[in-house]
Amino acid sequence: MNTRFAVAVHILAFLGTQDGIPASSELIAGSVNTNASLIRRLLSQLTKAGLARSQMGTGGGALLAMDAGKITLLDVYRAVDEQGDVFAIHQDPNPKCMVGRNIQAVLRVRIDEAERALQAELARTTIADIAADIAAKDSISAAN
Amino acid sequence: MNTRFAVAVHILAFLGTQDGIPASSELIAGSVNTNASLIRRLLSQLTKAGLARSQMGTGGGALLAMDAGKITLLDVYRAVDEQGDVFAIHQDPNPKCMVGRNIQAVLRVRIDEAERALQAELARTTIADIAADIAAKDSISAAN
DNA sequence: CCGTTATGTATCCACGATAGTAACATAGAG
DNA sequence: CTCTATGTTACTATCGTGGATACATAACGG
Repeated sequence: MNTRFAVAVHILAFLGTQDGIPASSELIAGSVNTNASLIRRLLSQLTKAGLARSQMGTGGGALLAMDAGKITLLDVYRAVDEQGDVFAIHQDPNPKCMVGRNIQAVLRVRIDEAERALQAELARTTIADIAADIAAKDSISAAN
Repeated sequence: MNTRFAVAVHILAFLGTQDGIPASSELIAGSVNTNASLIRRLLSQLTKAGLARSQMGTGGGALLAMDAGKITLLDVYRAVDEQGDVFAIHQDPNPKCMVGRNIQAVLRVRIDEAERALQAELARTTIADIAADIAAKDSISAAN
C-alpha cells in the first residue's frame, strides 16, 4: 500500500504540463509536497523504464521520454512497483496436508488472473488522459 | 503485500475439505504452518463477514457458514483486507499547482476502475473451485 | 576554467504495519 | 467440575515506506 505509483503518475502528469521545459526535482517536489530526493529516486526508476529522461546542469531537469499518450498507467506501475504483486502468498504451508502442499500453486494461478485484470485496466489509461482529466477538472472548479 | 488474504483462502479451503467436521485453530494452524492465534484472528474476521462459524467447547472448531460454492474470493478479500485498496494516493499535494490540486480526484477514478476489475476477477472464483483445483493437482502429483 | 545548478545515489532515521507469541476470560461438552 | 477450544488483548521483532541529509558527478554560463 505504498504511494509510489500515485506519486510517479503525479510526476509524469506534471512533466506532461511542462511543454518540454525541464522540471527540476525541487519544482516537482513542490507540487507533490514531498522531498526532492524522493522525487529523484522515483525519476531514476522512471528513467530506467524509459518513461522519463533528464538533463543535468543549469536549466536542467526531468522530461517525458516519449509522448504522454504513449505512456500507460501500466507502464508506470511496472516501473515503480518492483515485484508487481498485489497479493502475497504465505510461505511454508504444511506439505503433509493436501491443502498445504497445493495451496500455493493453486492460489498463484488465481492471483495472477486477478493481477492481469488489474493490469489490463491500468493499460487503458495514459498520462495524456490523466493530464486531460486534470485540466478539465481544473477548469470546472475555476468556473465556480 | 500482506498474506492475510492467502491464509484466509487456505483456511476456508481447508474447512471445505473437512466434510462438516469442525476444525480447531490448532489443526488449521498446522496446515498453514503458523500460529493458532493468528488463525483465530482471521477466523474472527471471516465469521463477522458470515463466511465461517465456530463451535466452542470440546470437539468444537470452525466450519464454513455456507456452501463452498457460494463463497467467492472477493468475499474473502473484503472480509480480511479492511481498507481494500491496492493503491494508496499521496496526501497533501500542493493546491497552488494545477496538477497538485486535481491529481487526487483524477487518480481516484482510475484507481477505482482498476480495483473494480481486480474484484470482478476475484468474484469469478469460489472456495469450491479452489478446493477442486487442490484435489486435482494433488491427484496428479500422487500419480507421479 | 571556475562556480553554479541539478542529478543520481547512498546512508540514516522515525513511523507504522505485519505477523509471531503468550496470556486469559468465556463458553460448551462430557 | 474439568477439559477443550474460542475470542480477544497485549507485547514484540522485523520490515517497508517515506522523510532527511550528504556528496560525487555532470552540464551550463560567465
